[in-house]
Amino acid sequence: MFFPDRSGFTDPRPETPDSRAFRMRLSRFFLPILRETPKEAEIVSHRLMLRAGMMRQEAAGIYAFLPLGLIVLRKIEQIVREEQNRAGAIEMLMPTIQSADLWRESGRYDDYGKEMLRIQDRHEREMLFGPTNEEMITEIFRAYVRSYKDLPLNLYHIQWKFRDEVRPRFGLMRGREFLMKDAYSFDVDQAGARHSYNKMFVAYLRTFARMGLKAIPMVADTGPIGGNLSHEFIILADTGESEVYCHRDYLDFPPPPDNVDFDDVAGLQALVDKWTSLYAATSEKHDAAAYGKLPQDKQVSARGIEVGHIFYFGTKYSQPMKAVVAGPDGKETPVHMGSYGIGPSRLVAAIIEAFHDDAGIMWPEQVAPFKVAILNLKQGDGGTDAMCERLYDALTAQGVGVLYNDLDERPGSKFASTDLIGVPWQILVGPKGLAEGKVEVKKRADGSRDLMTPEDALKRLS
RNA sequence: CGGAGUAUAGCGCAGCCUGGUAGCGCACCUCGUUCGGGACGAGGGGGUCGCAGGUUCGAAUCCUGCUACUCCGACCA
Repeated sequence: MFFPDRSGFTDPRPETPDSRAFRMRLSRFFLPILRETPKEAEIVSHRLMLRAGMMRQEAAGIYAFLPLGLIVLRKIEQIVREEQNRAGAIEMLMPTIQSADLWRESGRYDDYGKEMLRIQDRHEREMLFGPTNEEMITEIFRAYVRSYKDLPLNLYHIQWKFRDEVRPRFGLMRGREFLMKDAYSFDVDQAGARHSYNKMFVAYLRTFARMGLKAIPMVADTGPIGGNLSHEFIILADTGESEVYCHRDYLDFPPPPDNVDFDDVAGLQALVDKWTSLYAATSEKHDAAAYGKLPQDKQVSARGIEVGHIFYFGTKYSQPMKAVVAGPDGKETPVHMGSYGIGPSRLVAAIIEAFHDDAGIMWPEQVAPFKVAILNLKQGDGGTDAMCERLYDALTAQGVGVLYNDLDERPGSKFASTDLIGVPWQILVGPKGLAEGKVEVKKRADGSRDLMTPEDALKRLS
């Protein structure tokens, strides 16, 4: 067996210029905006995703991602990927369909219940659409890894999962098919596993912070995954699904810096200790007495959305599935494992829940499908057309993602649909402004607008 | 899985009670007038009325069965 030296392994794939400077003319895009709200959509993210032409429901809890939705999904995925890589996890890709036999080894084939979608192939072999991959990754691990020298190891993939929820609802927030990043760590002992757990803990703090979210780790139930060390990462949003309680200071904790040393065992532990030192709990785990002891002005009671979940579960799978390594003493012991999930598809909805107003979505720049939208307020006018084209090319050259609304529509409709899809910056190009040699730059987040020269606009949006 | 409800044009809905050749608004197409916060006029296209059976001279409408979807609850990385 040959394993490359992974020391100093950092992100091998920075964001490509392509994805940053992705540009599109609306007249050539596929963006089916709905003017009216589909009646089945109850929560705001579901409504806005349908209206903004991001997705379409194909069956209960199953959605097609339309082009705009896919761009956002990919951006989220890429942030997740970069931070997993930074923390030393290694990407792979496992299939969606798994064999039932694998799940019989761990005993979960019977335990998982009706949430698992069971299917038969043409030979009547029992298969299933994977709701998670502990068994499969354990099978892969045990097939190749024999020695403690090959540890620690953390493998992850970003793949579609299916859980046959009794009652799918809330659009992507609680769908049956969903995209999940799941990482699996392997260590020779509990201390090593704890460090692997801490790496993911810190990577998660960075991941959500990069998306503009305040994510707070909360002690969690381990559910059917099992184990005894587990945190949920909850983001705060007024329309969140569950009640959460926490110490206000969490909201001001800075995220771990770019250069955090993931191999510094004590340093990471200190970071994790800091982020778990204060009170934080979901309603299921809420301890009213402990919460009540916080100073009044430090008590935060809010709505939250779970966007990540990490577990340490020891030898729960390695034991029955015989994933063992030889230690320095030559004795074989089952490896200590953990698993770490983030739902990119759920995050699309969660981010909308956190960032929207009555007019539509307000994407944080890091995950916005485009950074800038150019609105030609008088399509067909020589002056505005030429200025829009110039800005379109210049922004692209600057590496800025841009959507050019070149439709022959009235200004009002362009304002409304651009606000709806939530592009962070809008450049309004109309005859009025051009008469003074100016364009207007509007910030979606606060609605502020500034009249400025095209040169200043390009500078502002670089 | 318990309870409630819905299904008629791409979206939102009316028509059903009281059976008689399927309608409205938005969207779409054409023409004209408009054009800095979802314009106006005229003309036009588009629907096996969820599916199957039954009653009837005749069913979107009445009856039976099925399916899909939504909401409340229980459940839930």
